[in-house]
Amino acid sequence: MTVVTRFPPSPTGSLHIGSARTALFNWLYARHHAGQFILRIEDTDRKRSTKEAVESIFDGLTWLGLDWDGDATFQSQKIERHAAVALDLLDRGMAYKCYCTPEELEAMRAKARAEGKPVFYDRRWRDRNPDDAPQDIPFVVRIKMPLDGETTIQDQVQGDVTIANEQLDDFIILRADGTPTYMLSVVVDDHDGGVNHVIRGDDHLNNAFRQLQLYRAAGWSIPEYAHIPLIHGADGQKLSKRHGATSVQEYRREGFLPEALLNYLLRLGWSHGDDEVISTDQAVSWFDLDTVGRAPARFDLEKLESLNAHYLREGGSQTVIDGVIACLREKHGIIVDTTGRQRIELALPHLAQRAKTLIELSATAVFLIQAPSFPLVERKAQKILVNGGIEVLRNIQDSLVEINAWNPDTLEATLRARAEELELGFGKIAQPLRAALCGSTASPGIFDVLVILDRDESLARLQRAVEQE
RNA sequence: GACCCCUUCGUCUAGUGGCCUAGGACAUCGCCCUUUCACGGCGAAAACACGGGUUCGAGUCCCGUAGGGGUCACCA
Repeated sequence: MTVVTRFPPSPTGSLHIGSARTALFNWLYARHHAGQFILRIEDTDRKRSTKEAVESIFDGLTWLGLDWDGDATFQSQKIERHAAVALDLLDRGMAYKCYCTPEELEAMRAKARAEGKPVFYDRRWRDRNPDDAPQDIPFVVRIKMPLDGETTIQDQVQGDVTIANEQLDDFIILRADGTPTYMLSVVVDDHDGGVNHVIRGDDHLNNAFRQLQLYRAAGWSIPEYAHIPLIHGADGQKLSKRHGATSVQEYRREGFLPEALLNYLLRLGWSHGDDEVISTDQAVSWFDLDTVGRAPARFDLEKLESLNAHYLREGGSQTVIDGVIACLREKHGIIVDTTGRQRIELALPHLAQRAKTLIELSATAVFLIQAPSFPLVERKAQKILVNGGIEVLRNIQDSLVEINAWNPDTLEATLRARAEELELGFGKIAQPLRAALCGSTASPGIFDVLVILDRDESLARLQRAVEQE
């Protein structure tokens, strides 16, 4: 049997980080078993669904590299099929018409709540004679749930979970306006789509019992279930806006790499021994449901950052360079030319050790493109120059100008020799030089900077630093 | 409130009855490296929620308590 998993987001906002993890687990499971991963947009809530949200979901998944098989489907296009299933259930006596008004239902719920009983519909129309039915009043269709006994779900993550059937109410499958409800639509779509593994957040665990009965009523085979724990914010509460970024796009904008986000999300609730850095390929071959934990995990930005820093260092690819260039343009208004790009390529291995995100990385790359202007804006750096730094620079300028073999070794030999002649600690030379070339007190190693900037640019910057009053 | 789920360092986790004096990672602290900031290396501090069982032996199994979470729509 081919494994078929699905990711069914409702397009009411941009791709949520928690949804992304659900998508990842489904994707991984399908890929691991050489199965299919399908994407279904659950847009039956017309009022809240937007086109932008659909785009955001496609965009987010694509960015993460979570590719789906076939075209995405839209639930709203299947409502006739869903309604037909409901009517069929009605014909076969598995469901019935209910004429209660919303007000009646609310009163019912209030009463149940007050009595400490399960809050639900009291089935008053379940066995009522159809002849009693009021004419010309809209009805909803409710499914008949078993009245006694119990139902157990064999969940791949949660284990066997059993519930008393009296906890299950005759929920609505077809609204008064003839449209299907979510509970019906998912089941029909999953069945029609051949979905045989349902991996989703454990906020759906309770729904599984209801859906299971629907499968039975329809006479369809029941999928394997795996309810994975939710991600919580740092305070242990459900992850929401007030915890900062919640959409994958926001993480992208803040300079995170997709592989870092994927790796982080994967480790939230899933483990493979002591492994921490796991590539997507490894994840595909290792992933399985039995190593998914059952406790909710808190989102820890610092760990994500550390993973991101790792991928920034290891990656060193063209994508990272493109990312830096894009950041430079967006955040600093800097357009990078060919020379600039070359410098960034040369500097990347050095810069990457000093950044946790693309944003930070690009901030440290600014000096490569934009020469510092004097006096320096960074106060500490300017202080170094003013407090004797310029004198030191004047003293080493000639030695630098004389160097033709502009490479790290020669540069180092020359500058260290000069430091000794001047009886200065090497830092006394390096820091003013750094301030002059980078406009900052922190940068890659000074010889690397000299080489990356190249001879002409380095000497020009040095000259300008020396000339200032 | 009812029902369901969960509980190992601050956080993510390893652990499937003896290999646990409880391991790793992030964060924290210290030392080393050093031209700055980093990276890196070494080291430290830091956890089995509590109470009962079962067992020769429990972080691992069972029960209870406490705490946390989720669900209770003509939303998905």
